[in-house]
Parts: sequence; C-alpha cells; structure tokens
Amino acid sequence: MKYKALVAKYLAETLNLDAQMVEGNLETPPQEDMGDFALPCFRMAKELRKAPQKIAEDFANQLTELPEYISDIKNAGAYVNVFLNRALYCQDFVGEALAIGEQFAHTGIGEGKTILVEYSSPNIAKPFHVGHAFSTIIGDVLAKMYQHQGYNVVRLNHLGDYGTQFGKLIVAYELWGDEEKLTSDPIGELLRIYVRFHKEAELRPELDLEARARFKALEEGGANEYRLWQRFRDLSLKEFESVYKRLGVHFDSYNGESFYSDKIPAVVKELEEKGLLETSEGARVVKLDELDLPPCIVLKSDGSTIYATRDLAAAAYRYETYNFDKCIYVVGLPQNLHFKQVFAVLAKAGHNWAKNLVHVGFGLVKFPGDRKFSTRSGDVIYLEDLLNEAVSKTREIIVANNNGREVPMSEEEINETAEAIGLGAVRYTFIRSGRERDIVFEWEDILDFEGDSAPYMQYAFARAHSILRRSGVTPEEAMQLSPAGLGSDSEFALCREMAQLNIALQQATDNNEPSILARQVMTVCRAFSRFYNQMPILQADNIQQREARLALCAAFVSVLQTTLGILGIRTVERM
RNA sequence: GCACACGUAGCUCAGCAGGAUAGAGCGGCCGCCUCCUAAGCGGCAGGCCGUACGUUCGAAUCGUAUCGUGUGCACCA
Repeated sequence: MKYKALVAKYLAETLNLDAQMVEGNLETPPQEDMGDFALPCFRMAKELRKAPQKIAEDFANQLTELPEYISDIKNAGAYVNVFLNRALYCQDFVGEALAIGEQFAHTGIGEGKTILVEYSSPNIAKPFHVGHAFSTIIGDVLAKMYQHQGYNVVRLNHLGDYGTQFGKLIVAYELWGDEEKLTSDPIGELLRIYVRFHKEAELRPELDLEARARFKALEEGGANEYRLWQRFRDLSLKEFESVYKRLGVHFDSYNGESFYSDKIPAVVKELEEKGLLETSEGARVVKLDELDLPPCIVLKSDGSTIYATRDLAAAAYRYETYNFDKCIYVVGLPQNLHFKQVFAVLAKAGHNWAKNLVHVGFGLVKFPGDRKFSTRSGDVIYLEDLLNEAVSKTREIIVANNNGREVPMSEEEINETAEAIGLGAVRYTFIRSGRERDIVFEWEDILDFEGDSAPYMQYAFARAHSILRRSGVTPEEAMQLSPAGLGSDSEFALCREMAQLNIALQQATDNNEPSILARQVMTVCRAFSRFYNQMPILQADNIQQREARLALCAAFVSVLQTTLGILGIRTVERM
C-alpha cells in the first residue's frame, strides 16, 4: 500500500506526471518476472501523440536514478515495470507487522461511527438449521470487520417471535403438549406439536379458527396466552444461545417482532399524517410508482399489520435509540424487494437516514438437485448436528495423528482442538464464496479438510507456531528479531500477500463481503506453506538468516491471529 | 409478463471502477516424509470465459439482444 504510493510519487516526479493519475493506473503485473508494479502507457498515447510502446520505452530510459526501495525498472511492450527492493520491502513489512501486532489492518476509519448489524433472526420454536447459519456467520464476520475498523457495532437479533403461528402453538400445546419433553428438548417438542397441528388442521379446520382467536387473545394481553408464549420464547432462546455461544457469536439485543408491535401505531399515524397512505383493494398502502416499485402494504384489508409495518417501526425505533450512521440487514436475497420498499417508504416519509439502511442479501442453502430445506417435512440438517459431525471427524484425524507425536496431546487438548478445527471448517464454508451464491450442502465438501478450507489455514498457523516453539525464542523475543536479509521469492511473496490484507479488509467492508477477506487470508496461508516448504528455517545457513525467517514466521503468526480472528476462525498451536 | 441475480476447467468457485500468455481448490495422472507436524509441497493434463452483435488501440470484465437457470412481483415472513 505504502509502496504503491511511493512508487507512484517517484514515477510522477521523475516523468513529470500527475501523481494521482499514476497511482490510479499502477497495477500488479500478471507474472512475477514482470516486476511488482506496472504502469501501462496506452492512455497517454493520444495526448503525447506517440505509440504506447515508445512512451513506455522513453519513460524507462528516463528512470535511471532509482530510489533505494526500487531495485530495477524495465520496459516491456507498452508497460513500465517496476521491481521493488525486496530485502527492504520484507524488512519493512515484517518489522511493522511485529510492532503493531493486533492493530494490523486497523484503519480507524469507523472511529466515532455507529453501525447496526441485524443478523441471524431465527423463528422461535423452530429448529436452528444450517440455513440459519448463513445469516449468522455472515453477520458475525461483518460485525467483526467493522469493529476492527473502529466502528461502534451494535448486533441485533430480530427474532421471529410473533404472528399467528403462536396461536397455533398455544392450541397445540394445550391439546398435545408434553411438559416433560418441553423441558428436556424444547424445540423438538414445539416442532412436534406444530407439525401435528398442521396435520390435524387439515381435517379439523376449526383448529385454525381457534389458533387465530388465541393469537388475538395474546395480542390483547390474555394472561394464559402470554404466559405460554413467554415460556416458548424463553426456552427457544436458551437453546439458540447455546449454539451462538459455541459459534462465538453474541448479540446486544434480541428485540424481535413482538418488541415492535406496540410501536406500530405511531408509524401508521405518521404515514397517515404525511398523506402517504392510500386505500387500494381494501388495504392501506404507500404507492411507490415513481420508483418503479410495487406499492408497500402497511395495513391489510382487515386492518391488521404486516411484516413491512414491523420493519418500518423497527427502523424508526433503532434510529431514535442508536442514532446510527449505518444499519445493515443480513437477510436472504429473496427479500430484496421487500427491503427496497421499506427503505423507499421511509425515505418518502422524509427520513434522510433511510439512505443509510442497506440490505445485505445472501443465497440459499440447499441440497444437491435444487432440493430445498424443509423444516416441516424434516428434510433439513440441524446446525448442531453439522457441528457435531465436523468436530467428531476432526477428532478422529487428531487421534490418528497423535500416536506419532513426541509430546502427545492430552484428552483435553484433543477436545479443544477438534472443536476449534471442526467449527472453523463449517464457518469457512459460509464465507469462502460470494455471499449471494447458493451453497449446495454436501457432507463430503464441508467435511473435506484439505485445500481450500479453514483447517488448511489453521494448519499453516500451527506449523508456524511449532517452528517458533522449537526455536526456543519467547514471544517477547520474537518481536525483537531482526528481519534483515529476507528477500527470496517465497519470502517476498509471503510479505506481499500479507500486505494485501489491508486492502482486502477495506474492500470486504466496503462491499459487505466477507469472502474478499477470507480469500486473501487463504492466499497468505498458501504463500506461507510454500515458504516453509522451500526454506529451511531452524536449520538456515547462518544465524542472521535463521533470525530473519523466524521473524517472518512471527509476523505471519501475528497477522494470521488477527485476521482469522476477524473471520471468527480460532487458531490452535498444534493440530 | 415485469424485475433482480447468476451462466468462467469434469465439480465448487475467484477474476468484472477494460489492459500483457484467464487463476485457485477438489477430482484425475506423476513425484516428495533418515530433514521444522504429509490436514503439507512440487509437477502434468484440463477452458473458442452461455451465444450474437456493438463500444474501444484493447472486452471474461462495459452496452444491447438472445438462450438457459434461480429468485421475487399485495394483504405469509
């Protein structure tokens, strides 16, 4: 980053060009032997009335007095290729990385700003399956990315804890509920009676009427209904929280749909007063024709509210409460239109903060052959089961490797390591690709711990750690190691990739796209794997080289610790 | 029908504020553990970047059209 600006400045000054223009045009050549930065000269052709190749050639000829950070400049076709002083570059990077530690890639760009992230948002009384993990993990990583940039992050879990389904649950529970099972396996029991309700209601339609009545009673403060609803909610939340804890996810608020229900009338009143509501086919709607959007229904024809109304109320409440600079909704892609409408209504109501609301959509988790998850038919994978499976497979691998170890792992270390690796593997499958892509759920893919996977990265970390451990230098000493003398291909490549993490985090944040960061962290790990396979570290030729390579290892460990941390992937010292 | 995504190697995906021979992982084939943990490393094979026009000195990247897939489009969330 820093070097790009330096190179641009040098080129601009020597060639009498605009520094910003040069930096904007400067690119990374596709191949290593073409140097580290390249200036394409096509665009100057018209103005200078010369062939681009000729321009590049002339430029290269003028660039004879090189600053110390540039080792060479060559002309190739229409490009001016710049070769960095690798030793200096590596020394600089490693020294800085060791000095700043966990502040690595911290820009402070979000200092003093508040950002709200709404994510996860499961429905109460329904099992937490692999599909919910998508929102949960994307949201968690986004929150961590923003936090690392200095933002004040507020994590919101907009629970689906309201609606006619609760009338059904109340009826079903009174008819078939099993108190004991509700205590031992709350969601399992709630799901059982919910499924049964739907089955029986097909034959006895009066059940649906009863359910509607009970939901109405709940809304109107019926004591019995409220007590049951509260119980279902508490029990479900308790189960969700255990999954969250395991995933390393937490929330600042669990205010869900029910929380906003009493804040709806004010919103409706406001829209009414601003003359935005119109009656259409019996419903009260806000028309959005001028934006080429279908009207947003605010009140149904029976006068009751709808999810859009709740989202309107929630947004307003959040702005009043947090005065946010940005509020992002990590909700599935299919709801894109819904959010466009909600945001448009708020803007139309004159709230200029509506422009700071953003929907961050993500794809679907499905089975091969476009088979969708279905809670009701039982055709789903529960997240808990997936996590357990991943951890137990990891455990098998660790146990198998444990036999040949000099210092075998204790039972406790095996368990902790298996948990960290297994969960890492699952987490990574949700952030490795662009979030808008669908994920096809295949056990073999998720439980493949080789190649493009979190365990690969965790393994690289463990190897680096192991080298440091064997070297005998303490972590404090490691920070003082001299990185002078680095500069071989693999050493330089590793430093360059690590330096790219800054930009990757920035882009990932700008686009609300964790995969951009995840991908670069992966690239760094690959560069490290190559490095330690190619270069003897503990048995380096001389002391200076050994020390410099250890410093590089220490820098890698430090950088990876913080970036994997942002991704929510735990590190282990051995695996 | 309208809108929004997506279509890149056998599979899963990068690359898309246009630039030098299109990248990675998996799978396939061939090598590497007397040497820092083989969850690793090296190598080979594999692609008219859906199709057709257009813009440009230059297009996987931008525009238009077209085909295919997915999703959404009023009282469910």
